[in-house]
Amino acid sequence: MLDIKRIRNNPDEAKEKLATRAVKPEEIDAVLELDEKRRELLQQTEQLKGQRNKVSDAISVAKRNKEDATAQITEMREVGAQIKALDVELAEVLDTYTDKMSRLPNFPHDTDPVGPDENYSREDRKVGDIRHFDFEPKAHWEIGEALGILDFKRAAKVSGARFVYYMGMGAKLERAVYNFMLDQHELEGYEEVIPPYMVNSDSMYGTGQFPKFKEDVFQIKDQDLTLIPTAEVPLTNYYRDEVLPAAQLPVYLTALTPSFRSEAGSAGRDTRGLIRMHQFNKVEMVKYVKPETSYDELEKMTHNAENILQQLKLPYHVITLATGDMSFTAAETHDIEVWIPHQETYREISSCSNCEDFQARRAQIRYRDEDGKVNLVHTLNGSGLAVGRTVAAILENYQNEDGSVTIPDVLVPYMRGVKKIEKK
RNA sequence: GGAGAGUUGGCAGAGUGGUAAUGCAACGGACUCGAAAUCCGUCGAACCGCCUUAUAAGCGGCGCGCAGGUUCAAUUCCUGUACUCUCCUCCA
Repeated sequence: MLDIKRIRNNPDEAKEKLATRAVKPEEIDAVLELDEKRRELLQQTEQLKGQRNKVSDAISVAKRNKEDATAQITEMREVGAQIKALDVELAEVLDTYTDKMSRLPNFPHDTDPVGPDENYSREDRKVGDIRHFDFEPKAHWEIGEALGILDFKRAAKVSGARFVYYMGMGAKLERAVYNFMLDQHELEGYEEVIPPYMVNSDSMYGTGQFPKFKEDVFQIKDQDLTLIPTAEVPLTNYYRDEVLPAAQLPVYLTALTPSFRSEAGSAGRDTRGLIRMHQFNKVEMVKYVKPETSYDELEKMTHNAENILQQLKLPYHVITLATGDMSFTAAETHDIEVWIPHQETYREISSCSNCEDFQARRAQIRYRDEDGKVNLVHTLNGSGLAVGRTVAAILENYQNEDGSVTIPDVLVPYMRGVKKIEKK
């Protein structure tokens, strides 16, 4: 949620910034108009409530003195009716106002590249050497199925498209990857968490998935529970509606969880393999920080994600997303894309975002600074990393001509010494 | 799934139609070389509106889990609902 005072005091700035995120200026005008109406009604009803409070006191005194208060009571009956009518009107205005406000995306940071889509994103750095193959590299699903470690067919029978069974060494590899990631993040100061995998609507609202992105998630029938689309939701809502002592900041949390996504609207894209699933494992990093440090913290978090790829010796590049390509809550996002040989392209494996106070305002996550003043924290989240896509990248980048896959050195201890996955 | 109890400030905890007790903590001051103890004083944190260039102050609203209702007036009465706890039942 944006700060209405900032929009009110500087509507042109708001229109300009949000125009880069496909928000029409009329939408800002509509919000401002509703805000105006809201405050107008608020003043009217508050004035009447003040009057009612005063006269109610007088009635109370009169009753105590056994005097007649019929006149005032009659008068207040009328005032009460007016208040009720105004409050109904106010509630209606407030409803549309809040709904419109909660659908406006975050302001982009001034340094973000401006543009409507991914073609305008900025490549910040390229890291690692792309391997030259003496043979035609296979797609990871071919490799995985041939080795008997990925079973999409039976997953389709049991669950449907976009699900997978990891079998044997495949399951072991997945587990090695996320255990390695969690251990790394622990060394970097993150506290490991196992959160709930289902959350209520207040939480989904707090991190910005609701109300706008309801169709992207799986919900439990007849209950206010949603399967988390990312661990960002339970991790960031952990301190929802709380005021943290300044000394507690920054807070670093990390968690391995499955992520559940309906992938509505992505029919036909990445239909094969591990890239786009309804359920996938992801190690997530979340930070709660003081506003003045949040961009430094974003750089650190991005490096924490990069470190995993560097240790796995997987080539990648880091891009800063264009304003039009960023997710709803982000002010700045660094995507890390890993090299996928079969597709001869980089694919997203991590997304690290600074949401500034956008989520904190929705979720009311604040801290008490040294002067005793209460401020909104800044929240950050980033994948460190998407586990399934990491496995896909390992299978493809580490494949051998005979169909076997070499295990990256840092994972060998996590594989209990196994250095290569070969056909049984 | 069944029965019962509860939800009030940072914490503890009264209040059962008419200004939300009290204690602890916190903050300011006195005492002190300094601190502790003691004494005096302040204090419903946050939120919203008005005022203000802005902040503070000031004024007002709001505020007793949440949402409705009754009433001149609701922490208090009524309805619904969420959550917590206890017992029973079930269960990894």
